[in-house]
Amino acid sequence: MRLTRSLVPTIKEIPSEAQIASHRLMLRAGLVRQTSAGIYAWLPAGYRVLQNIARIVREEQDASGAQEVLMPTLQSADLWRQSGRYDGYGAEMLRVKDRHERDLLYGPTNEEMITDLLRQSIKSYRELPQNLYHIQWKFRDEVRPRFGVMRGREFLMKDAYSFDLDQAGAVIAYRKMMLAYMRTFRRLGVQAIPMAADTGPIGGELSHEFIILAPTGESQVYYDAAFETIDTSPAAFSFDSESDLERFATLMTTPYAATDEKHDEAAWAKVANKREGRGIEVGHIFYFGTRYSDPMGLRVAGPDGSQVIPHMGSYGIGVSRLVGALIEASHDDAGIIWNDAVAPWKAAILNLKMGDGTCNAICEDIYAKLAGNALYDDRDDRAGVKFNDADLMGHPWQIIVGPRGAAKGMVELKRRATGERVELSVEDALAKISG
RNA sequence: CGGAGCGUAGCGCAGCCUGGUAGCGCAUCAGUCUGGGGGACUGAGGGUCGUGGGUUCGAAUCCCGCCGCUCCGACCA
Repeated sequence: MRLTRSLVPTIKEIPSEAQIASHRLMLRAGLVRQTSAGIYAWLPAGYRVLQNIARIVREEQDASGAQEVLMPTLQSADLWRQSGRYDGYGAEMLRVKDRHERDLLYGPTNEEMITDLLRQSIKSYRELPQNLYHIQWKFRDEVRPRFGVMRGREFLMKDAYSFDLDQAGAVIAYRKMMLAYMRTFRRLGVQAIPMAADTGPIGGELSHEFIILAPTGESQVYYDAAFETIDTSPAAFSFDSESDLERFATLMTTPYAATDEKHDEAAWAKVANKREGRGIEVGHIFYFGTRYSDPMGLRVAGPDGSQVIPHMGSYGIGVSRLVGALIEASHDDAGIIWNDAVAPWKAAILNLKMGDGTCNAICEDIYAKLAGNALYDDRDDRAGVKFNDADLMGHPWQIIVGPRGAAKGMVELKRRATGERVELSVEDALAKISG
C-alpha cells in the first residue's frame, strides 16, 4: 500500500486513555480505534495483523485434523437453558430480545451450539471423532474492560470443540490440540507455556492455559526453562501417532509450570533452571467429558448398539488478544517490533526524497517487486518523520532510499529488531528480505 | 459491583475556584525556505465547551439529572 492512499493514522502523543504499552502502541501505530468501552474497530494495518494471526491459527488447526466451520454470533437462549448455563452465566452474557420478545444472546462461547449441531447430525460411533473450530467474534460484557484489545468486550476467538466416543479418545484430541497450540505460538514468535488451570464456568476435569511472558502480564508465572528447548515440530511428533502424542503430553506436563494461584514453593525450589515473570493467557484448553453432551441429549450408537454419550473438549485461542499480547512481548521505546510472520507488511519503503527522479524510480521498482508485502512511505515528509513512523509501526524491514545511495544504485536495509543497517543493491536487499 | 476522576478544535491540555467576546501546543490547509531521526517562517480553517434542565441581565464556569469514557479494587479469555 502507498501510505498517502492509506488510512494509517499514526499519532505522536501518548493517548491518555491507554495505560499499557500494547494499547498505546496500537493506537499510536494506527492499528485500532476504540468505538465504545472495550470495543474496537480494526484499521487496515491492524486488520492485516489480525488476519495474519488468524491464518497461522487456521493452518495449524487444519494440520491437526480440525475442520473449520462458522457459527452465528447470535444464539437462542433455549440452547443455553438446556445446558443449564442460561441462568448460571451471569451478567457477562449480553442478552437481547428480538421483535417477538424471544430471548437471544450474543455468544460468549459455543459449546451449546456445537453440541446441538452434532446431535442433529451424527448418530453412530463411526462418525467420531470430530473436531470442529471457527474463528469468530465473541462478546463478554466485562465489568471493567481495559488494556485495549487484551480485555475487550468484543473479541475474536478461535474456538474448537472435540467429540469422541470415550475419555481415552477425548484425551487424544486434547493432546492433539496441545501440540497444535505449541506449534501455533511458536510460529507467532512467542514462547507459550501450558499451565494446569482451573476449569471455571466451562466445567470439566482437565484444563491447561497457555501463557506467554510479558512484563505487563496479568499474573505472576513460574516455569522450568526445559520448556524452551522442547522441539514441537512435525519431525518430533506426529498427530497420527498415539505414542508420539503421549510422549509429547508427558514432556508438556512434567516440568514445573504454575501461575501464582497454583504456585508451590516446595516444588519450585527443586527446579534447576527457573523462569519467572508476568504472564498473559493467550489460549485455554478443556476436557469436560459429558458436561454438555449429556444434558443436551447428544447420543450415538456404540459398537454394541447401546447409546453412548460422547466426550467433549473445547479449545480457545484469543486471536484479537494475541495482537496486544504479541506487542507486549515485543516492543521498545520507539514502537512495535513485529515478528515477520504477523507483521502487517514485511517491509516499509522509505523514500527520503519524494520527487527526486532516481529515488522515486528505485522506490517504485521495489514496491512493484514486493507485490503487496510492502508499505510505501510516499509522503512528502522529512526523513525523521518517516524513520519514526516506521519504527513505531514495527515493520520487520525498512528499505531506506535516499539521494546519497540512490545515485550509486544503493539502498539501506534496516532490521527493526536489531537496528542493524546495511547498504545494499536493490537486488541484494530484496533477496535478503525474501530470504 | 464498590470507590475515585474526567468530558472544552483531530490529539494532548489550560480556562472553571472568584460568571462578563473560546485559548495554548501539536496536527490540518495554503505559500516560501528546507531536506538522512517528528525542521523554520508567514498566513488560514476548524468549537452548538458531552447532554437536558435550573439559577442569573449574562453560564465552559454555579446547582440538579442523564449519557459517555478512564483509573483503583473485586471479577475475568
